Amino acid sequence: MDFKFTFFFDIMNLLGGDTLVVGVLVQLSNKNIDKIFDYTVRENFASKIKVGIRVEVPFGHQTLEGFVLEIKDTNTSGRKLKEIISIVDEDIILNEELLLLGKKIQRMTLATLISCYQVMLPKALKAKRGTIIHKKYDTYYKLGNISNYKFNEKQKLIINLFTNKELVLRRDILNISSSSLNTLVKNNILLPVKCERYRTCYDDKVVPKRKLTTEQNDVVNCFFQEHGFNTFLLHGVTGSGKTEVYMEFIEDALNKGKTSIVLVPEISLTPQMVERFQMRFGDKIAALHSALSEGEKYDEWRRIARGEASIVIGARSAIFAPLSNIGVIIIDEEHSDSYKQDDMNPRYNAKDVAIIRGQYHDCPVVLGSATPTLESFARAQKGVYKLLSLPNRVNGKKLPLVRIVDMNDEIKKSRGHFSRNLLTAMASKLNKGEQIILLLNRRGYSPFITCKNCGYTFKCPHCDITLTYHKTSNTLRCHYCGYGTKIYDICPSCNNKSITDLGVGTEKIEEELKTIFPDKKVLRMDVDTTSRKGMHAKMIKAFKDHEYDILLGTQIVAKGLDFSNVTLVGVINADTSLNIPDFRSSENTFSLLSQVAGRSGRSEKSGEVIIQTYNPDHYAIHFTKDHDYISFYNKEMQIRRMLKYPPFYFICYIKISGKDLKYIENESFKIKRSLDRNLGSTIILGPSACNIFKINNIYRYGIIMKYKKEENLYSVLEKILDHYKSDSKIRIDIDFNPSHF
DNA sequence: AGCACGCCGACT
DNA sequence: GTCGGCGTGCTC
Repeated sequence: MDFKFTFFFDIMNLLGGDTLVVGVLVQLSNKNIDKIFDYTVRENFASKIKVGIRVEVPFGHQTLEGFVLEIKDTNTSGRKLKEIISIVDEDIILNEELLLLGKKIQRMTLATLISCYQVMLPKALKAKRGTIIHKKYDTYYKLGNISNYKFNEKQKLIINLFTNKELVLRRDILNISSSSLNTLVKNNILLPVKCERYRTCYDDKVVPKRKLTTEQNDVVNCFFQEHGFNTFLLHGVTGSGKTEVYMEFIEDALNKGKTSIVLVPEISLTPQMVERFQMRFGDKIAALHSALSEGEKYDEWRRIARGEASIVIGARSAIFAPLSNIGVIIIDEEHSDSYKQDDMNPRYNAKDVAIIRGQYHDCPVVLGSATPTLESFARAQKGVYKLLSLPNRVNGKKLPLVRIVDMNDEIKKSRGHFSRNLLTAMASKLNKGEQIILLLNRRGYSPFITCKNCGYTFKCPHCDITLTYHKTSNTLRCHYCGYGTKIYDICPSCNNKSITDLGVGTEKIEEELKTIFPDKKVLRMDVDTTSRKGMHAKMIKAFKDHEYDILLGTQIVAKGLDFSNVTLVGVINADTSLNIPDFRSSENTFSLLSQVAGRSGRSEKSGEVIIQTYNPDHYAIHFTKDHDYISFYNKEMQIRRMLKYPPFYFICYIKISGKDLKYIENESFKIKRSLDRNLGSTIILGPSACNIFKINNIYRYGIIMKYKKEENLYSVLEKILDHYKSDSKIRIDIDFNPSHF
């Protein structure tokens, strides 16, 4: 009978009757199958079929999930089609805008189309092998009739969690056993509520908005003179009140019944900013927090899609928030390289996506920073972006006084890592009960072990990079693959017993501080101490509450934190980021120093900054002294022009990798020759072994291309990708405008 | 990504 | 004669 059944539909199919046919893109990121496959639809599904929904389809020997991208009423392919198995969820996942956006990102990045759609969605919607996620409805509980009931102690505890009558709480928050829960439910003390997510209970008190300064007002007025899509660059020094200006833009959007997106570099590092938004806009906010589980992110995503949140704040991927009717898109700290996804396909930049969405919604896009990228500032100079400036701090506060200490002289006179200047300043601030932030700049630089006699350094046998010394476990570790080894005290190269640790880690500085200021409390903050969830926020709060006197950390301390009692910022080694082999190292150094300097003197007390360096005359360090972005910009632009770097040239990086060294080497040269033949005006560098040549036994070569205008570029690169798409021995990744190599 | 098909080497 | 190695090619 089964046979009869299928036979009937085959006839229908061949007759080309009014069977519905859909084009499906399956959730499998592979260049070979990154195209639309057609399927027929059973009559009883037909009414539910919409473009953008998820369906389950037979594919080869497996069952896959995919997105409906096309609907047609006849089978024009001339081949027999398979039938859709089921409809995964009835709601549209990819709306018209997101469908269009995915295609544009595909064209920009040359990644697979399916990966472009997957990157826009919460991971919960990405099909895992063979498993299909069902929607999970949590049960929440609401307070019922509590009069005339005698509670025991445990029950009282639970009842007390319900601070108001409307509050609904999820079971895991109640933290009770199922039997005691059942008792309460049976007696109608707690009423189960089936809802997809509980609403966070914010304080009802509305925070009065701060009065804008004249400068802020000018910027706001200038912004409101323009209508429709525009890209603005808000260049505002640290402490100039950019957030307040953002909130004006958002409020205007809200008043017009429109929605907003705010992007921050890393949401867990900006709890203060999220708090301020929540206080002003309450539960209109959806914070796509990195602390949320995948399930919770999915809940928030659906809440946004249903139109229940009108302001979305989050990191890079929040740019894809399924909002409709967007009124403004804000990208805070636009210089941050976190907006570029560079570890995975599609290698997109959230700033580009913001501009595409801004055009679609005909709304403004605002890029804000104290130290804009050269690319953005150059565009503002050319008038492509509209420049808005906040050159002064709010309430007439001065930017901190910056002193630069030449460590070339100092190192002979002082022991340890602190100059006399910095030590004196620290002692004076600590005596007054003020707090200090110390930045240990160790970008691309970690504590490592070396032989004093022959200079031997320990490298990872799999990755060819210097192993990092971990004092706590007394081991050497590879930061790329995780390889670890016990520490030796005899040099394997010269057999001498002269192994020492070089390079400074926060741990070492912390020890030094303990001997210099034994009665002061030091809070160490780096990747090791903040990796545990929620640790970072706790540490910030503890420092804010003055449980510590000195905050010592890496890059992490430079991020937009606002501590009113901090009056001194010390940079222990400004140079390390200058020495990394990257054409943006000056820009990154200037930006980092400016950002961290901006942490000082943010309230009544005036601030001070001391920067220790071996290159006091380097312009990236020199210009931080007067907070002189423009001079830095002009100087750096000269260099970029000379060396043909962005913003004068675009860069495209091709990474070629594989296990067979000889093979990828040969193919790399073939690719280079093919590029040379087909691209006239492009400068092609390489192929050369990547900085980290070998990771996990996979060898990597890189080709760098610099171009101004190259019409054929995309088609030539597509041909190369196409040529190798079925070659499992080689992997080719293309990164347009890479943030680093 | 899976999985079948297919064409060559060492074994019950 | 057969089991099984993994290169190649296809999936509506």
